[in-house]
Amino acid sequence: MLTTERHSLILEQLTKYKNLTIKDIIELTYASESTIRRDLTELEAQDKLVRIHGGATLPKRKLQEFSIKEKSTKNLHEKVQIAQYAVSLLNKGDCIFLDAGTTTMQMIPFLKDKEVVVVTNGLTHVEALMNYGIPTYVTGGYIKTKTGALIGAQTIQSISNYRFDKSFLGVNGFHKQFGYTTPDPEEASTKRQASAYALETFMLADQTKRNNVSFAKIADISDAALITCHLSEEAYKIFSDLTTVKVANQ
Amino acid sequence: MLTTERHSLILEQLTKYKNLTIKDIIELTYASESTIRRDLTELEAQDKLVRIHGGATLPKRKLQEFSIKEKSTKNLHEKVQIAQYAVSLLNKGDCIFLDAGTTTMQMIPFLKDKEVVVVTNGLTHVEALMNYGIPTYVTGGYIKTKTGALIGAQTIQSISNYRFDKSFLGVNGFHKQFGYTTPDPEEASTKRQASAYALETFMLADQTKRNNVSFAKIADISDAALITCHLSEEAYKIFSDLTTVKVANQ
DNA sequence: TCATATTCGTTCATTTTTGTTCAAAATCAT
DNA sequence: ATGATTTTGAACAAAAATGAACGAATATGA
Repeated sequence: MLTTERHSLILEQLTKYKNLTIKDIIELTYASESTIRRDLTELEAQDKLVRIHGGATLPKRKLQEFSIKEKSTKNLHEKVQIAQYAVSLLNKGDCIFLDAGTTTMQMIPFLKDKEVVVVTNGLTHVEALMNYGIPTYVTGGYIKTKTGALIGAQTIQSISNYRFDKSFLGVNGFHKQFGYTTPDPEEASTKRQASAYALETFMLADQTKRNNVSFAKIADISDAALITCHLSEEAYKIFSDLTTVKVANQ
Repeated sequence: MLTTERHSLILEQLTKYKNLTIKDIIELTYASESTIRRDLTELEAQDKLVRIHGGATLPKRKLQEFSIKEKSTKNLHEKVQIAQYAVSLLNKGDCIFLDAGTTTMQMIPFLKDKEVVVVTNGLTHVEALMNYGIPTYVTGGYIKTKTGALIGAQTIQSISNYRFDKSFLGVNGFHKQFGYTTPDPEEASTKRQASAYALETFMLADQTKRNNVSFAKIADISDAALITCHLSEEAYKIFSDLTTVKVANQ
C-alpha cells in the first residue's frame, strides 16, 4: 500500500469516527506501528489531525476552540501548587494582573478570600473570575482565537492605564542566559508591558519549562521573580543567583 | 477507549443529566475509579464541570446564563427582525461597534457573510462572534457582572482607539423630547462614546421602548438613526421629522 | 454526638504508548 | 546491475496512563 493511500485512508476513517486508536489504524492498513506513528506525525504537521495519547483525533476548528479549552492540562498538580503558592503572596486589597494561560487560571479558585482586584487579558479567565464574584477588569484588544487571549496594541495600551501591585505571568521557557520566553511575540510584548506597570512581577512556570527557549523573549531572568516547582538543588543555585526563586511545595 | 473519548462521553452525559455519580461514570466507561477521578480533576481544571462529593455536576456559567436568558427574551421575534434589518445596512469590510445587549446580539448570526470587523463591549457577544469566526476586538473595562457588559473609563478610552463605519447601540427608551435613554449612566457614556467615534450610529429598539424614558440620556433623537418595528403612522411621522427612521419589516 | 459507611486524594507498581535508533527491504537514478 | 536514497519494521528506553491499595476526609443515620 502506498503511503498516500494510507494517509487518505486514515483521514477518511477519521472524519467518519472523529477519533481513532493506533490499533484501529493498524488493523485498517496492515502496516506496522512505527509506520503508523510516522504517518500520524506527518499528518499532524499538515494540520490534518491532532495526535493524542493512544491515537489521533480531528483538529478542532473555529467552533468550540475557545469555549472548550482543548489545552490538555498537563502537570496539573504542579500548576495548582504553583498557583496556590502565588496566591499566598497576595495581600488584602492588592490590584493584580493575571496573564492568560493555564497556570494563572489555577490561581482563580484561591483568590476568593483575598479581596483583590484583577485585571486580565485572558477571556478564559473572565468567566471563572465572574463565577467567583471577583471584581475584574478586562484589557481591550484583539482576540487570539486559539487561546482566548487578548493581544495587540490595544491590549498594551489598556495595561498602561493601570498600576499593579503584582503581575503574574505564564511563560513557556526560562533559561539562565536567554531569560523568560514564549512563542508568540505579540504575547511577549503584552507580558512585558504588564511587568513594566507592576511593582513586582512573578513568572509562573512548572519544571518542564526549565531551559526551554521559545521564539520571543519577555525579559531576563533577573527582571522578575520565578515561581516554580521541584527544582534540583543545582538548578536552584543557578537561578537564585540571578533572581528571587520561590519553589512551591519543594 | 481513548482519554478524550472518555472525557467527551462524561461531558455529554453530564449535559444530559446535569450531574453524575462516579459509579455512573464507571459503568459508562468501564474505566477504574482512579481513572475517573483523574478525569474529573482534569475536566474541573478546565472549567468544564464542578466536582462534588460523590461525582460531578455542571458548572454555573454566568455568561452562558445570560445567553440563555436572551434566547427566552421577550419580543424575540421583533428583535431578530430589527437585527436582520440592521445587518442589511452593512457593506463588505465595514468596521462596526456592537453594543452589549440582547438586540444587538441577534445581529451576530447574520454577520457571517458580511466580512466585517467587530468591536464590542459585550462579553456575551464574544463567544458567539468567535463561533461564527468573525474577527473581533474587545474593549477594555470593568465587567458589570449582571449583564456581562464592559463599562467605565477604560471602556470609553478603548473606544477612542478605533474609528467605526457604523455603531449599533441598544437603548432602553426613545422619546421625542428626552431622546435615547438607558438606566445605567456608565453604559450611557459608553454608548455616547461609541456613537462619537462612528460615522453613522444606529439605535436599535423594539416598539415597547417607544416613549420610555430611563435615567441616563445617551443622545437626542436627531443624533442617530433609529431602527425599530411596527411603528404607527403617527409615531413614524413624529420621529422621522427628527431623524432617519428605519422600520424593519413594517 | 458518635459510629459506620462512602468517598477522596495519594502513592506505587504495572501496563500501555511514545520517540528514537538501527538494520533490512524497497525504490530510484544512473 | 550498482550504489544512493527512502521507506519500513523491530527493538528498546523514556514517558504517560492506568488500576489497586490505603489512610484521611466527608457524609449518613442512629
